[in-house]
Amino acid sequence: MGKKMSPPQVFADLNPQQREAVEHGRTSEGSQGPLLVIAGAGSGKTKTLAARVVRLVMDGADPNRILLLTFSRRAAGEMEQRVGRALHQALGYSATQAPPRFAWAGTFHGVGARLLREYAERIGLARNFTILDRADAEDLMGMQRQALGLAEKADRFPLKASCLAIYSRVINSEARLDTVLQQFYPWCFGCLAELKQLFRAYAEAKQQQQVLDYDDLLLYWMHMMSDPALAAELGARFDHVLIDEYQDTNRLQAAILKGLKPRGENLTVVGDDAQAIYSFRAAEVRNILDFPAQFDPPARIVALEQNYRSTQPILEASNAVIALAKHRHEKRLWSDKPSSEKPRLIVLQDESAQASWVADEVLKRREEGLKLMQQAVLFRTAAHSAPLELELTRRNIPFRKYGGLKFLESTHVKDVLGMLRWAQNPRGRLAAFRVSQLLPGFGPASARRLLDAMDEQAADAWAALRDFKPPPAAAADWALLRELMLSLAAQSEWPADLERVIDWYQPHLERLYEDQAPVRLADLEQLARIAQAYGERERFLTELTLDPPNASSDESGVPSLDEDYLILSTIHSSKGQEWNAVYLLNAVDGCIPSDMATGQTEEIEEERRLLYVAMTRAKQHLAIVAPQRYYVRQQRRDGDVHVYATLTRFIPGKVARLFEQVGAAPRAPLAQAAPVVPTVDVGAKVRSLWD
DNA sequence: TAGTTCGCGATTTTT
DNA sequence: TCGCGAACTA
Repeated sequence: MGKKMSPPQVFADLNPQQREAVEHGRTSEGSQGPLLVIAGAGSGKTKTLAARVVRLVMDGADPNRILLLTFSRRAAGEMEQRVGRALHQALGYSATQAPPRFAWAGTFHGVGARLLREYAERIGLARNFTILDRADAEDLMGMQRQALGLAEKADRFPLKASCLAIYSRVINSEARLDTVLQQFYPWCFGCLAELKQLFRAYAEAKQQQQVLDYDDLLLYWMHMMSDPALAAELGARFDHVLIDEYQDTNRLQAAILKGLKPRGENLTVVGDDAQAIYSFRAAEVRNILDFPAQFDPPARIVALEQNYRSTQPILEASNAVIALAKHRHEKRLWSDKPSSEKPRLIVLQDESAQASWVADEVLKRREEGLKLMQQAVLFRTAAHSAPLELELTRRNIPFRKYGGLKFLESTHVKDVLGMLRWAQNPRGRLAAFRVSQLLPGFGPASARRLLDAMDEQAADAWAALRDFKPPPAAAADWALLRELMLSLAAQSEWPADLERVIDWYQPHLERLYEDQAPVRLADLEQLARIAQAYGERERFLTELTLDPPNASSDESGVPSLDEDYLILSTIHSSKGQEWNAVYLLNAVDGCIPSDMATGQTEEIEEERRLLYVAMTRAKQHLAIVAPQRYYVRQQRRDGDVHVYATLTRFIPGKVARLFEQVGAAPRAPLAQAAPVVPTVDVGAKVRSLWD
């Protein structure tokens, strides 16, 4: 280790508040009290957190005993990089030396999965448990729903997706089922008893099959902390605990934290209540608001209010938007970056005008020397970017989309992963149920028979495969599947396992999808490329579930790393990021706020914060676009195709004055609005043939 | 018991 | 439009 201590760059240009956060607890001997950093958008939060970590390490903390939790995988990666770089410099390492590794940096779910695997035996958990992603969890819920006969009830029972959403909220908010139903799903209240029964069956099924869903990763961890001995042991493993985006944690996560550091010693949480946008995942803003008072003496609070990201006019407009929020922590961000350029509010006729306007602007900025990667287009819902994607493809503008469709959820990818999951965990009925039915002639009844046979072989589930009598029609295909499966189960060779599965799957793919097969095969090849980055099968499966890639072959090609590309992102996925130029699509009522978020003021307030988050991503140029008409996808057959929209309610007149208003075109004349009335009813004529 | 077809209904954001 | 479930057919 180089001993030369160059003056650490990370500490050089901290403002007084940032410095306070970095230095907190330094003077006192031994442990330090809890610290809450309220960090406004763009206030140098990541930098401050990184500097604090560097400071801790330089004062002697062991990087392997620092727990660094962030909300998203993306944020985790960035944090690790920032800290690594800063530490590298601060410790005076040579260019060839790798920065110290932080073994315990990641998301709550990711770290939870690792801890659970490590402590599995001690909490009665199988060490080879597999993790269900949401789609898998829904399927498993669906199976129980079916098995209990809830599917064929006369008065309609909630769909599997709703069941899982309800279940998940109960778990994450540590609330009672009846409370959750009353508050969020009043129309399901009548099914209280059945839901309870269903959730019990679901929980039992998971345990029997040795699978955990996302919520279990937190739930088991929390329960692990309720054992005093284990809690003490775990707490002692980490000298320091730092948590980012604390406003988006839920009660379960707060409980875990409380178990790790009951007195808040060496605990730092960072967040901003104005950016709380995950209440649909049972996030509790109260976690951050009530944090200081949980401890005695209460946590120290440091507020970072200088914004280093945006120009003043952008910040003023953002402040005006959030100032209209119902309850909020008083806080006003300021910036010393003057600019004569106001953010722009662009009203256009429809979404296709919006798409071409944005494409034009993006190209114009690039002409001015702004790389595509320095520009981002944000939207509330993944589908909102569809017309723009079309336009970008047409003009050959490369882009990459974050949020929305996941290629892990496509059937063919799930089939292949199902094979691997089954090999990994023979008790996982879901994978086996899915995979076995790929064989022609092998339906649900045979699949169930197979699963039961495997269950009966308590000692070696695979033994059941050898004796199983498949339906005659499937005999030949069955033999192939059986041999492959037994071989995969007996020994894993990575990534060769995946290649073998794809080879086996290819004929099925061609049979099932015919002309679509090549596209889907390309996805599988992509999967194989991803697989190479992992050392072993188990890691691949776990991390893929926790950190799903967002690349899919139906984007306009996956851009290579050195290539320049435009960022398209949902507002949720844009969190913590910043770009020089930001364009926000569909800033109209019905999109923001989403018309899904009707009624309750709390939901509407969250949509307001969402707009705020979007606006504060911009450094120099911000354009908010509002098409007067937008296309409503997935509607009833005879419904209007378009909906007439008004500018989002979060930008009322007096806020709008902070924008430069462009193309405030008069409302489209009514004549254009009226649906075309058919002059000939061809349908009636055709039908009358049969009168 | 398997495979196919048809009609119906839902519809965001993410670990 | 898409996926699911129920009814139908072989």
